[in-house]
Amino acid sequence: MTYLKSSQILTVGEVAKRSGVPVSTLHFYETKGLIESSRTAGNQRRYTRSILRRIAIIRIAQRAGLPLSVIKDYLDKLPDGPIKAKDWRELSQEWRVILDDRITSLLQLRDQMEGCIGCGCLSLKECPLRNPDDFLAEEGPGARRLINDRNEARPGGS
Amino acid sequence: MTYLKSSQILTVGEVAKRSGVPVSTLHFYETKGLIESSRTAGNQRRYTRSILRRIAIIRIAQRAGLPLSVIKDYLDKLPDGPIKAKDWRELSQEWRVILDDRITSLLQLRDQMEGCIGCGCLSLKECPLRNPDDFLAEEGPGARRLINDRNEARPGGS
DNA sequence: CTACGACCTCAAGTATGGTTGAGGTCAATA
DNA sequence: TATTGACCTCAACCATACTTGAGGTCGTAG
Repeated sequence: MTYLKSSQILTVGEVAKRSGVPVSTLHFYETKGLIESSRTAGNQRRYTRSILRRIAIIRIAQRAGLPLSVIKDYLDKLPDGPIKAKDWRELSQEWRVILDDRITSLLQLRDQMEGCIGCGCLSLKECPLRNPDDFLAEEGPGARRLINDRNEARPGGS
Repeated sequence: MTYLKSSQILTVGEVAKRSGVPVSTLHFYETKGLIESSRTAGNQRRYTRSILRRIAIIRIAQRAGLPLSVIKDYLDKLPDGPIKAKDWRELSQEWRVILDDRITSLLQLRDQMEGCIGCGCLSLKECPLRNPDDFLAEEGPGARRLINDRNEARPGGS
């Protein structure tokens, strides 16, 4: 049994150690439907090595700013079983677009702050930092914007 | 009174409209010590126009990824009263560094994903996406890393 | 076969950043 | 002066992403 366990079948503790993700988080991901496990007769979780890649991919997506709910949606579209290289390539291409958007908006913020060192952020109407999207009227009730790009593109999270 | 109110002294509703931040959020910021208000005899909040800049600066910091607690710490270091152009210049320089870090790590992630399209994220030991900082051993218990850069540098939230 | 570490579930707690609602007061206008 | 929208406080709630703890079981080494 030992040879089996150490080479192909992983306990939750082993997955935690190898992935760097705490056991509690693995439990949590399972309740959220991000990962699955088979169970022993005694109800303990058992994983194949492919779980490690899945977890790595989840963490990468989090770094890119995707909330778990969105990550789940992407993973749910994939065929069952281990994630294949091809699937990962496609995922990473889609996520790159999101990541690019995030980077772009941060670069824009940086440029605006740069420019704002001159303006001192004095001008309500002219400062691009105060009027990020140009079309946002100063009046107008519903004119709030999301800062939290977690929605669909981020999660403050990261 | 009306001329006063419309030009120099702002009610919370007016601040909300002009800043684009909901009244509930202004209350919330006040409980967190990020903004202050004077009160009328009837206990209603009144602001001077300088509150608008302060709020703008808070929102910019949030875009840059700073959690409110950190933003508060920065603002607390400033002298009382309206934020001056000079203070804002100094703040923005400090925040730019943080912003640059965030951008850098996202660019790095993007590059790694790029490279990983080739590797298919197959290699546990070689893939930089799976070993983000090079020195993280695969074993080793405490080797978890923060994904959430909200701490001190971000907050996903964002 | 017993001990002990690893595992199990489920509920509750933490932190961030707000929003919502109840119950009641203010203030400007008609 | 009466009305009515704007404001007030305080408690509770929402979502995200986990962690912690209680109470109890599994499984493997000795």
